[in-house]
Amino acid sequence: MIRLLLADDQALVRGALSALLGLEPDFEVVAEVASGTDVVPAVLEHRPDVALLDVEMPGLDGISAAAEVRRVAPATRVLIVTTFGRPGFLRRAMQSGADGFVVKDTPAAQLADAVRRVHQGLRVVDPALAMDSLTIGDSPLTERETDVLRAATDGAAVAVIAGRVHLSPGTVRNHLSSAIGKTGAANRSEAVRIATSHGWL
Amino acid sequence: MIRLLLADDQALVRGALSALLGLEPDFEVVAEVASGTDVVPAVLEHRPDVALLDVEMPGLDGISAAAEVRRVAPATRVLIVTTFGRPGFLRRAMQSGADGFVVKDTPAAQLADAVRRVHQGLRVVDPALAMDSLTIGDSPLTERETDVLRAATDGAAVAVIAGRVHLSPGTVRNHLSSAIGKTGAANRSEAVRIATSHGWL
DNA sequence: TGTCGACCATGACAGTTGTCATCGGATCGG
DNA sequence: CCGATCCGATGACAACTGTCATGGTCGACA
Repeated sequence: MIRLLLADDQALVRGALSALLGLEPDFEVVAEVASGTDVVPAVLEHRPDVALLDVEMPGLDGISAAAEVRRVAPATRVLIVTTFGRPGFLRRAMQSGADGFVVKDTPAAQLADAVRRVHQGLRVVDPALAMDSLTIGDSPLTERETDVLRAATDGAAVAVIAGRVHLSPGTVRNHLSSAIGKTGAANRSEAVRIATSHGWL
Repeated sequence: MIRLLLADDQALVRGALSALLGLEPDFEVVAEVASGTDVVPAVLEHRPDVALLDVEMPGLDGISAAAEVRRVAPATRVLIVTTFGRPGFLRRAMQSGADGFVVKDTPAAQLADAVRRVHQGLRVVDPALAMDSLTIGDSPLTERETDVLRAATDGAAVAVIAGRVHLSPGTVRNHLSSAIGKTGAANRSEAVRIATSHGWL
């Protein structure tokens, strides 16, 4: 019997996944949580064999939660299940100690297989996504450039961003200019778009 | 027996919902499709009692698909199931002839009830979302302002937008300025953000 | 018929943004 | 120790953006 924990902020999806996996005779869903911060307590209480974590969650995101699970309960395997197949997500997930990475585009029939493989100690990764991760590579942005670009995601003006990251407006413009250059964008918002789609933010 | 059609571009979610609803003794999932353009043919072939449509789909979006279903198969009830509870989505969905509107945050246990109510001819709407829809109101943007703002979502420069909508750069700037004023934004990207979150694009 | 609003366009203006050169300090590896 | 890199900052310049005034066309409506 493989004991499962599900973490997804959308209750409907969480319940539906529970129903789907509950159909398998060798699976048992022992816990369901809606936020990243609830993952570790639930893991400690129920000691699941495999934790299925969504990346997009309030509080702690799935990747950070994976690292925490790895730390407090090494016996629990972690399978990341996410909407967006961003190369940077895959990279960070694997570095955080996740055992598998599945996008929500994959056929439902393959999820159970992925869970079983992860449970057996194998790594599960979408081959196409792994290729993307290799071709796109790691983020070229420095730490501060990333900070500034993240503070610019909502289209705020330079002065506002400067206040958020506690920097001079001129410095902010320099970092933005550098980020625009590195992403190959023509524009601040385009740079944000590119960096986000690569999972660099 | 209530015959169901499921439309969602994410295979995993689609399959999971199918499993969830398949647990109900009075439900039968007769068709699953992954794109909006596949909805009408599937409805004509399988004649479901209720169609569950996601809004975010490639090809035709769920709301437009709802209108098509209404046209070609009035006996089929339409329940919109979406990730984002944008007030504008709800408004447009109801105007397109949808019978219900459910966000993916709602508990899984309530979905079956929603389906049954819609099947009985009742309307199903999240009360909180209905309130938002009333307080936020309809889009204040004119048709052309909407076009221009939609062409500006990716952060393109005025010249590029002008090319896309076949207008003079000056005119584009005027429409943008007007849209910025109406949305109460300080900024083009903020205007895009606000309009999107309200479902005006 | 006159009025109104949406639409397209131009020109002018101030403010913002992106780029570049340049400086100083900190840190790290060879 | 030296070079490389990141960090923060400033000033200057060109380009872009947001706003406003103005003017014209068109269709809806009283």
